[in-house]
Amino acid sequence: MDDQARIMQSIGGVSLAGHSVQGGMALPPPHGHDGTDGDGRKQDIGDILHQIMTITDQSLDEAQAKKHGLNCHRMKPALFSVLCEIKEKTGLSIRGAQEEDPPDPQLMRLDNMLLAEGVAGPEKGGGSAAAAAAAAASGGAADNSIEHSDYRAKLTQIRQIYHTELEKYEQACNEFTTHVMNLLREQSRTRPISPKEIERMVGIIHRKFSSIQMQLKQSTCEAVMILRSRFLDARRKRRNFSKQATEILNEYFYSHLSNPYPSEEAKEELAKKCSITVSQVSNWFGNKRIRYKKNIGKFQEEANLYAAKTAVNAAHAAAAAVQNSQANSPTTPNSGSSGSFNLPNSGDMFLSMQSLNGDSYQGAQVDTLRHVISQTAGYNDALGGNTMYSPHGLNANGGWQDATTPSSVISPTEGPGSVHSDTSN
DNA sequence: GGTAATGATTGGTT
DNA sequence: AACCAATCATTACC
Repeated sequence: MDDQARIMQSIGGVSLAGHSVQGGMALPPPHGHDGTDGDGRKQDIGDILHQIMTITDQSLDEAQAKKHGLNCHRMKPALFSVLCEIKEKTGLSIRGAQEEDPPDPQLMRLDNMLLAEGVAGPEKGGGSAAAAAAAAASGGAADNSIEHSDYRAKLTQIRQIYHTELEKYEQACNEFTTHVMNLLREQSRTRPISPKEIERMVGIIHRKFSSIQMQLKQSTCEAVMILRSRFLDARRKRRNFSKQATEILNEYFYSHLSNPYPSEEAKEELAKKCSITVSQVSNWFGNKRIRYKKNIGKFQEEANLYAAKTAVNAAHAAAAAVQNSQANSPTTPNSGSSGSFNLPNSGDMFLSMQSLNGDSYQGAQVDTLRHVISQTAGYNDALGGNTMYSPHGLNANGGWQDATTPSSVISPTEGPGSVHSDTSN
């Protein structure tokens, strides 16, 4: 308001609103007139300004016609320079206010999230990567493929809506920008508008549109979050592992009872065999260890079952090995087997098992064979919730010790190293 | 419907 | 990071 008042003042008391022309004239005479024709010039300026000020009230056609007239008016260059001067004075206050604002952190966050979720960014890579990560986290390869594809479909839907809307906004923004730029360029003929100012205007328009875009991004993020939380909730719905998978895991567990901690490689192997994830294998072993330790009696039957199972497998493998070795080197049937659990002679095997500690045997069959040994000894007490029973591999603190004791059922009265009479079997 | 079994999660420890 | 222990939440079975 004050600026406007000053402008009025500086153009020499020409009242634009009231159309009256009073007082002195500040404009330099464009054509070297000496001032005798002052009233006429005043009239001219007043007329021009009036036309400019009322141009917005006119129809487009009318304005267009008048625009041309104004452009050709003899007083135009003078008025233009005055406007430049005024602008120079008032422009200072604008310059300070307009700064290059830093990227909005919230917008950056939204952008990053959309990128990470695969909504923004490249079509295939982002989307499937996020979906795959979610699937990996959910832990199902085949089991939740339905949920997985459902998730992906919904994500694609969100993605499509997002891109369509974004495109619309961008198009509208570009159209509007072009329109404003043309308008300003056109106006720059009658009033001083620098390219920088046009740029600034474009910036303002873009900021306005980007704030609209931010709303779109925000609601898209919300949609993705809702979808994701639903998907994760679905993930929590556990499904029991297949019987086959449980068997594989149990076989490993009971055949490594003295140290049931599969290495990373072993976990991966098991995960592959069972069609589950490595973390599921870890979970399973964590649960199994704790539950086994808590109630060994309850698991004894299962332990014996798997021990026998694995032992049978081991025996078959051993028999096959014997046959093989005999066929290959009939003169040295026991060559190279000494000290290994994979002895061809069962009697030797049992004797060796009893005399050596578990760490000497790295094979999967060790604990299993020990089970068989104890089983054949006819020890059945463990099934009756034997609290005196000290589990093999478990130390006094409840942790698994380093396989220094046999992992099968041992009579409380017998030491770990004691030789059962079952070796006859 | 009640309960045991079981996979997943969480908080703490090493 | 791996593990333990407690717990939650769901599934399977009676």
